[in-house]
Amino acid sequence: MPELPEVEVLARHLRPLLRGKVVLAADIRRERLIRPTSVAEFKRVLAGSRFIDVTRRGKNLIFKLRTPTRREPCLLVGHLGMTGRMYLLPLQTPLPKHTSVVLRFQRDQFVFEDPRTFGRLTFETNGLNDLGPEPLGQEFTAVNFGRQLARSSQAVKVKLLDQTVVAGVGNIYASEALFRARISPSRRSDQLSAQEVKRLRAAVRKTLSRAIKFGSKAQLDYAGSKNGDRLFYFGQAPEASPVAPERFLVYDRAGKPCVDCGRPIRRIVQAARSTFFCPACQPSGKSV
DNA sequence: CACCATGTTCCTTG
DNA sequence: CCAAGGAACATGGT
Repeated sequence: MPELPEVEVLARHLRPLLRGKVVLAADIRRERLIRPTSVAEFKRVLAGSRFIDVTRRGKNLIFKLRTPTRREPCLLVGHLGMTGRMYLLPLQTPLPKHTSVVLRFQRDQFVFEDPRTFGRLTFETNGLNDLGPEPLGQEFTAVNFGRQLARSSQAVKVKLLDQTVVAGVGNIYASEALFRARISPSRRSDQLSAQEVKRLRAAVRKTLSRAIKFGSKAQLDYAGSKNGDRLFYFGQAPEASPVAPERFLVYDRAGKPCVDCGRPIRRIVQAARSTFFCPACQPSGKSV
């Protein structure tokens, strides 16, 4: 479930649940996820550590820990990859098939489940330095954004996925933001006008903040056996009321009518990923 | 069986 | 060294 809004909502969910808890034991079931840290090192640092806080940077979860051996808090970085989930379960509960890591506390346990194992859990924090500005933060200015976009001739949709340009936008919200900005995903990143850059910046912020608001209000069931929508997690999806009436404006809506003009939404492939847009509302202009 | 999937990283080519 | 494109990673859903 991993773009910025989902990770943000998850961080808010986990924060009060993890704060103050002490790790009694770490069970590493799939070593791939904790690379490049070694299993021994990983367990050694975690044993006896206490969770102080849970925050987010881009699509990363940041767990702040106080370890018995060190004075300074140490950071554990989690990434959900494509299919990662994190939640707490009562002790004794049977663990799901693709459980990758379990941290046992006195009264319950933290589970990191990840079928595709594209996720990560590591003490390596250097990667965070390469991330671009937080889209909802102060550093994400139109000037800064425009400067980044001007450095590339790639399609603007592809640049939105570049985590060094802005941190946290993924494949779904990239299409959503471009539709909201009325900019074609195929436009060359370095050919956007200053006005379009401003519009796109505003659209990115609006798209992400609305998704966070949506996820905050939804009834989520992180530990549920159902996949929900595989993005946020819904306790139940009552047939009567669709899970998310206007969840996405264009994403995964190929062939369906544009919410604005009624013409069919199109799907194209850019950098081997699907992009959805309305050809009428997002005219191509000078494109890649 | 075929194709698709929310993400990143590594390899190749220019 | 950089930019860009593509495959790879491992598994499940439709």
